[in-house]
Amino acid sequence: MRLYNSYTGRVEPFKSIKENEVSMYVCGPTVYNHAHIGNARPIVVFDTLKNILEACGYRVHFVSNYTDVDDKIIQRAIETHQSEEEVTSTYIESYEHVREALNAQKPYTIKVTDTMDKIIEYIETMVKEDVAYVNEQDVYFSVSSIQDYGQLSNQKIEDLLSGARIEKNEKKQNPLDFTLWKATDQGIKWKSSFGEGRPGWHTECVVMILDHFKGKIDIHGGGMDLKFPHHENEIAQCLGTHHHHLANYWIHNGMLNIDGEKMSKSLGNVIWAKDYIQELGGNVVRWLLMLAHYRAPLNISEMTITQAKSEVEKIMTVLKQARLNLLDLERPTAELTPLYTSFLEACMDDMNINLAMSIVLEEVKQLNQLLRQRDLNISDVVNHDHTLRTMMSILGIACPFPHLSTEEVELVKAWHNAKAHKDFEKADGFRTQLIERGVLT
RNA sequence: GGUUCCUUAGCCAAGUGGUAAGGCAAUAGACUGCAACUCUGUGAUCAUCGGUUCGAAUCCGAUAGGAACCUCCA
Repeated sequence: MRLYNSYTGRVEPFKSIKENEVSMYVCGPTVYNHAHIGNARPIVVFDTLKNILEACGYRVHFVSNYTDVDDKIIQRAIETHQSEEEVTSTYIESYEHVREALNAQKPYTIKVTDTMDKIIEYIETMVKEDVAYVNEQDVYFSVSSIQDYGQLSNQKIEDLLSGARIEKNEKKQNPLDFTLWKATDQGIKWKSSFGEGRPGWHTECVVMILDHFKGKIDIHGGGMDLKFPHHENEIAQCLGTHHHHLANYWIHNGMLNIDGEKMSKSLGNVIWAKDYIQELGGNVVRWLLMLAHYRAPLNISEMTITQAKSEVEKIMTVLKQARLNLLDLERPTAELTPLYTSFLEACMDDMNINLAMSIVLEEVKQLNQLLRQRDLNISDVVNHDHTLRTMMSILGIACPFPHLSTEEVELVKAWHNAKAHKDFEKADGFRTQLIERGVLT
């Protein structure tokens, strides 16, 4: 497996800390609203990465979080006259519906509210270690206390300082210092030795990772926009307390555009993931999200939606056709075809999913050609069918081997039979029934 | 202003020094009782200019255009 590491800026061979095991953490959503289609991209990217690693024989420990403490959540709670907990539970549920619809396996998830004791404890440790300081009731991380702040985003401290838009905050010793704890008078708050307040959002991920994995992890993922400052600050905190970079591989997915434009409320082009899923189905949405390399920007347009629909439909069709030829085999044993090797190699090359998809389509073509032959080689069909299904399971496209009832099997046979005897009226009747049952398209 | 990245046919894209995969859309055929499905054929010299090289989409430089981050954001 080779992966692009944002930290070094290079594609590197992947080597896990523990043999045959991978620890992976991905920054989860701030649950103040439904997931938009852009939020769905990391779900797909990192679920696919997990599938690929598993196909390579690794056991993957995948952890993610819900940020359920945030100003936007408090804002939302006030606006809708709900408690913060009511707001977050609604959107956590909504997010999980999206994840499920996209055929992504749920990672082990952690909520900030359930980790508060450890977060407070960790902030106290940072103060003790002198990498953070208290000013009145707020706590800040001191960027100058560690060496080489800005390594991940490759920013020099001077350049960051000269950036025009750094806001002035009198309480900070250095404008780049970031908030670890802030006293609040509004919304949900917790007690700590610094006073009542709530944590800044850069600390939670570090605490969850160190607490769950007890040390450095293999892969830390998230959106490109989290690279700075969020991930940079995670690294800074971990350097300050544990003297390592928290993760060996930093993986970032690219952003998403709609018709060439960035999604934003002001442009009015925000698309909720759930709406796309309802309209197109989870499989098509997932395929659509894989149409561009995970690090590249992905543009969604009418054309790309059409492409995704056509390709997914083509795959589903051939699998149904194959199924009709495997009537008497409920659970056929099968071997993978040589294309599988190419497929997996593409996946392992920094997730070259687009190349992998083209191999899928080649497999589809081969299976189609096979199915058109007069003398069907059943074991070939079984093997190609199995290979295609295996590829799809790695890509996270759901296509279960459909179970046909005895009745349905008889119907198919009757349909074939009627056609063979050129009794087309009867055959059409059977066909209609089979279409109604979803056996045929 | 700083950092990073991108530019391959109408669209999505593979390709990392040896004369451009695949798919979508379009179009022409074949198959078929009909329909659907499927299969086959048809298109680009790789933003522009210059350099390195026997040879470049692939390396270097410049130009043009575009994007992301530096601020909450996947």
